[in-house]
Amino acid sequence: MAGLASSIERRNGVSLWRQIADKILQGIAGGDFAENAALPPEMALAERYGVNRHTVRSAIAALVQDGVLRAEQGRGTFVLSRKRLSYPIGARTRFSTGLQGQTSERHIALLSSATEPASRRIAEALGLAKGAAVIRLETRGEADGHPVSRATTWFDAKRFAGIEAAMAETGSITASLKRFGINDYLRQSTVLSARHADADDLVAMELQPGAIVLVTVAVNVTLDGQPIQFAESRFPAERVELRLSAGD
Amino acid sequence: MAGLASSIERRNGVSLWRQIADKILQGIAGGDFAENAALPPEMALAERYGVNRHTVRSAIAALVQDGVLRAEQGRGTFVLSRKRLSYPIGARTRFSTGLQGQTSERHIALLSSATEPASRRIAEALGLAKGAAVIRLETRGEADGHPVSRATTWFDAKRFAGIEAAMAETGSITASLKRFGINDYLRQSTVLSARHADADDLVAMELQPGAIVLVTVAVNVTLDGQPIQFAESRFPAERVELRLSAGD
DNA sequence: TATAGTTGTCTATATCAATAGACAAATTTT
DNA sequence: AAAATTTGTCTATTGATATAGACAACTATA
Repeated sequence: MAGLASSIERRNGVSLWRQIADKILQGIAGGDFAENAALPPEMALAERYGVNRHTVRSAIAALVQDGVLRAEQGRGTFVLSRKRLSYPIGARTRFSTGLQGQTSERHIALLSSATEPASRRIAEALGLAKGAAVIRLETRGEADGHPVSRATTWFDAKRFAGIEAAMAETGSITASLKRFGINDYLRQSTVLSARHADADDLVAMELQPGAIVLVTVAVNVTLDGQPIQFAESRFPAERVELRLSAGD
Repeated sequence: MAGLASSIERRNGVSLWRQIADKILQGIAGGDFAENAALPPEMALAERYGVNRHTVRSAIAALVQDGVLRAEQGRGTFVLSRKRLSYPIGARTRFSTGLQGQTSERHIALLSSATEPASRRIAEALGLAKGAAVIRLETRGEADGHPVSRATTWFDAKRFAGIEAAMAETGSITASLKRFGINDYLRQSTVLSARHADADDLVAMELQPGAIVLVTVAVNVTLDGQPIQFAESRFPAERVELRLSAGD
């Protein structure tokens, strides 16, 4: 699709080798190369992008370092295919249910938790007074042992006292909320954006520096419209795409 | 929110000045700086990010060039605030309807059109045979004279012969489809991803090199489920966020 | 008016990024 | 076995990136 013959920009603060590495990743995710297929030779890539062979080699070296490619002297450079997860989002989306069939194992790991006063934004979203105590959870979503998301979520500390323990134990938001008498909930709103991953997310999701993350900011509510959870989730764009179902 | 004290990565192919420029943009979009507010002095920013003052100056120079900031010798550097558009997407979203109240003028400009054989992906999405003729439209969405999106859309050439003329004339997909007897349609599926903007999109949307775009790939269908349109849209992440309504 | 704070400009230096060319090492093809 | 193809390594050169320090120009404040 887009980016067939799309070229490379110079002098923009992003090095050529990184741009080319991004293009190769994009190609892999977009299905330009089959599983275990050989990349075009370095000279061919250099010609295609109008750069020196050594620049292409820098890009490939970075991807080899990240475990995306494997280079073999005399034979070629091969794709270690990691296809992108397609993550459904909608009113009833849960972390684990949507990924059925795509992965064999998934859960949410609790990285840290804290109780803090609510900022104005969070207080408004949760229907609390500004400065009211809220519990903040820092979590990482994992599928088949690979990190696929990083989230920061806030709950009313009074109503959900001890939810961090439930999360650590069950590895599931849905299961944790059940302990507080909430058997079903809906996504009231979701706002989507994208940016470069910050240093913390790079570490938590084992990303290459400069990686792009999709960001969702969502409010979950009970069936009668009571807000219970405010969450900002980050998904690495190279590993995950978000899918909106029609009538969800 | 995220990225309060988040630091800067070195030797990753993205120059420090661009990373800092991105952070400042993020801060503006995230509301860290009020309208027309002064940025912290260069020395303060240099300390915060652990870089030399000249590096901060490079970042600021790029943003001044892009019209995001205004620097005044002896006084400070000021934000020329451009708040982000919130773009709703859902089953019934139309380009113009969703932005009501946020902008005064919006339309879609037709940049170019072509008739070509359908790739496998597009043929499948539109329910055509591979290689069947399809019309490709390259369009740009504009709000208040500013480009806010760039899209590539495909239609069955047989059924929608001449739709490029209708688009050029009406500046609206919805109005154009009306001429072919389609008064209503739904978004069957939407897939979201993010990447760096390619060279063409940089020019078309007047973006700074290295900008991030949100990408949606959607199939629109008639009310009885017949696919009529396949579209890939790109939104600059610095100007646009995507909003999912609950029951849409 | 004097002082402090801020942006603008200049010189200098070290490292990274990119280009260029040559050849070695390994593999596949002829 | 020989030739062609492809990745790996080396040297060298140029321009962009980043750091460092000094001082000028301008603004606001004491």
